[in-house]
Amino acid sequence: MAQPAPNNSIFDGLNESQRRAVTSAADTVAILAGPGSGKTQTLTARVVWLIDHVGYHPQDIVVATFTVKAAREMKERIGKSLGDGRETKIILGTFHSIARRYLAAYGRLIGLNEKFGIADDSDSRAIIVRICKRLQLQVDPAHARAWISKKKAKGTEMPSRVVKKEPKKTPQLEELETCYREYQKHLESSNLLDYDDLLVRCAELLRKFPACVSNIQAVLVDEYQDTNGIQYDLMKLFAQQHRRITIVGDPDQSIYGWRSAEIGNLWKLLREFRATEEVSLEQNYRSSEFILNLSLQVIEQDTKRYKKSLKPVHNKGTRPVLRRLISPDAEADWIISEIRRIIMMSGSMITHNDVAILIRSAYLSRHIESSLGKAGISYRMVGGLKFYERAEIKTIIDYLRVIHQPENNDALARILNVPRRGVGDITIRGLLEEAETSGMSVWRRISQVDGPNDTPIGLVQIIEQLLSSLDFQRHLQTVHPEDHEQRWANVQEFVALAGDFVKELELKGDESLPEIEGIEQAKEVDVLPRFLANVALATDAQTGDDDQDSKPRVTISTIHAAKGLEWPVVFVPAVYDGSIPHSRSDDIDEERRLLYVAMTRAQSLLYLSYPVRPSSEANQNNEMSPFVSSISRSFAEKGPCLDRHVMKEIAKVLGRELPSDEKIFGALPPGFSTEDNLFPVDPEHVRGLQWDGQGDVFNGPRAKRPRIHGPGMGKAAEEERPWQKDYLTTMEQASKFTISNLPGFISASAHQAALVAANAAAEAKRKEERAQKLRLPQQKSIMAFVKTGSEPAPPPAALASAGQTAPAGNAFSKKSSPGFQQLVAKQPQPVIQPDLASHKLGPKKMPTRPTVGHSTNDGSKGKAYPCFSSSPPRPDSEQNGNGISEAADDDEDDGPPPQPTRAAACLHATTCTTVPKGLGSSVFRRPAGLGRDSITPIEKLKKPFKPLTINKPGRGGKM
DNA sequence: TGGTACTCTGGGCTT
DNA sequence: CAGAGTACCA
Repeated sequence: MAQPAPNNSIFDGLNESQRRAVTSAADTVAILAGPGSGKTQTLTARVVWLIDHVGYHPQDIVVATFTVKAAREMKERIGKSLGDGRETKIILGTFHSIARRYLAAYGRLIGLNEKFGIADDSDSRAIIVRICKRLQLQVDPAHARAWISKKKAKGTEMPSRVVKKEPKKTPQLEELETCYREYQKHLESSNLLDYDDLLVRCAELLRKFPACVSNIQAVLVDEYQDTNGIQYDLMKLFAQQHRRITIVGDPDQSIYGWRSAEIGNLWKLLREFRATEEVSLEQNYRSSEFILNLSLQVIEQDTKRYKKSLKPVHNKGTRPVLRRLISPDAEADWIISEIRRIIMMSGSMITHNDVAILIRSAYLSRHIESSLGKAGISYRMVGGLKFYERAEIKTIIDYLRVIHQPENNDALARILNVPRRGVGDITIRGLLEEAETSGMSVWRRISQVDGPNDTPIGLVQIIEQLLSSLDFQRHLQTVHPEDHEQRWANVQEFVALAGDFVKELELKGDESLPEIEGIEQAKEVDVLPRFLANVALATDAQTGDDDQDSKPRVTISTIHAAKGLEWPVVFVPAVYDGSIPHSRSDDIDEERRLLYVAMTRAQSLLYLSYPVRPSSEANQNNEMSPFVSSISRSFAEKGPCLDRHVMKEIAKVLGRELPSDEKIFGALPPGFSTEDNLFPVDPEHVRGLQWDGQGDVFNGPRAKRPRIHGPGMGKAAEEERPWQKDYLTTMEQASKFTISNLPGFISASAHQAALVAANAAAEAKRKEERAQKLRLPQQKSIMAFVKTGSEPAPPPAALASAGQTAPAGNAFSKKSSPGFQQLVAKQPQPVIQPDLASHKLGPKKMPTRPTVGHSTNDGSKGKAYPCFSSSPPRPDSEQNGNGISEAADDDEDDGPPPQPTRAAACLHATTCTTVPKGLGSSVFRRPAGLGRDSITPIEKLKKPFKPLTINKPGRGGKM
């Protein structure tokens, strides 16, 4: 990483072993790359070499990475080297996203419904919890989930182990298997694949239909030590035509064993591919010698480890620190004081951007965040709560998922009562149970709504329509009175994100798989499913790259999310037994590697620390992590002296210029402590002193700690100022999407679904209102409604045709969910079971309020329940001479379409080359601070998102 | 009494 | 932020 990037020649700046790895003519190449050895650069160069020198077509190369971030970075780098945009043809992404692409294109070959959705973690968990409850299984759902995932991740090509283990059938095992079966059944009926399924099914596909990958010349895998069994299978399957594989990895950095990563995959590869050329990259370009040596001392405690060394190219540097503090709060305060000292003593050669605080568990950030906040230091949080996991965003996503897949009971269940509709958990659970036992989707039970006609619509419009029909802003205001502005801003950011996604889709075009003769590909036309897939697969770990124009920020990150990154200054707090190694960990070696990874992120200054007590008033003690206790004497017990000599060495490692002494010392405020002496080195000895958990004990009770203002932070950044949000979380960092393709509109059917869903929501709301106002006895709950179907004053017309197949010509007959499902599936399925058809759910009384989404259209002809039908899938072209249908036909160039509708013709790729009207700035309400005009969408995505200012009127938008 | 809404607490890393 | 437990409503 520290090496200069090659511009002209890919060989520039490569050392000998790197060059050997890049240009190896062996079919299989295993590159063992220690931390900071330039592995990404090497892999990138090899890809370029394969294309430019060997002559493979970009579209015949698969590059699989482990994280979205790595994929993005790799693509960028390859793009820079190739310089002509060919990198977009490379099949490059995470294993999961590549698998998804293949399944979307060829899934039907193995009987997969192409409209499959992706079950994320919470989905899986919820499903399994319900199964366990329903079947009264004794197993712990979390355990069951892990067990199932492991089973899937194992892969199929391990006959030796698999065969051996089976025979023992404990009752517990049986329960697990039952759970597994039920779980798969549920996923299938919801047309969902979980993360593991993506890999498993893709492997199945490639095994049965090798032709899909017959074009593949070479397969390259990054972070190979993190691959699990199924990914190993997948790698081989991708390469089955020519068996050319390049892997890069470092067994010492394998930290995903809990996710079934198998270090053994390396030996497996070497065994299976005898002619593999092995190349070790041992030169470390990142860290000072001291840091490397101590890191090695940690990792070498693992006796089973494959021995390899790290050769420093940099100077010795300063001794890493192992600091003991009295409490977590003191630890946080000490970190801050040390950050200040470093910045001041470097004359701002080092800024906040150069500092990372790497934590074992996300919740450890609490103390640190609040201390940073109090000190007025801005920071970004990586790997914490993700954007898509925020409640308000999740809700919208769940709505979108229901729109895409009405049969997704889980998503539906989560939104049924959000915004509040007076439907409680019990009811929802009841519905789910019923659905599960009867195998029928909840949607069918509760939905029969008036949907307007088939009006195509863009992704953004769908979301906006949802927002307005749900009155989402008000919902936020009532449910989260304190921070609804922030949440609403998040929602708007989400809208902007969706818009950017659509735009990028148009701009970048094609990430589709290369055509292969003889096999037909399903083209992904709809935006919505891909948007959702992106959301599900995006982890959005944010890199430490400094955003130029925003102010310098300290990075707080989990160690896992920090892999592959580096910082001049690294703090690793909470290095105590129970945190590292984590108390719940079952693999102590992996915990050690985790610490090793954390330590090797540091270039110049490395600080470990731990609080000797879990909190200020606790009386039990934390024990120092066993990983460092035996070598604790190799650490310094407090921060190094940062004199000119030391700083110069640091400057050399970082390749920076150190300001003059005059400058540095001139900027020091009076009373500034140039040493790390504000906190006692042995905190337990001052226990008798009055310790308030905050201040400085070392210089006597209540001694005033000299406060320093960070340079460049203006003058008095005093600690008394009201705390205000001055940090970024990963999520706020707009995600960068990996997959893009094709036209900017979702299909008519999806749109249809949108409206239906929105209407369902509105309907449910009305129900609630009615329930509250009328308090009809039968309607205590939605349950009564659903179960009995009794409803006040059902319009006869509605009842009459409910569940009946309407004549095709009557597009405006009523819709019931079976018909709706057919529409969504776009293929005739015999979904209407006779008993269901006769099962009449009471239509709702139509309120006076206009139907969602068709205020501008009169197609409903004033009928209260205009579109209640179970008509078969409608052909793409409308058949009835209704005004709206015309619009749906071919008027792409017409004047502004009636908002918010959009012509169905937009489905055609050719019509989507222009930015759709309606996606213009008027639609985007970007939160303040997010760059607007001058930046390209992609760049924009990289900009941190700044929250709205508090005073901004919360109701700027629509209601 | 059945059902919904509210308060509290406790956390493992992530595709 | 979810799950459990409690308070409040018909």
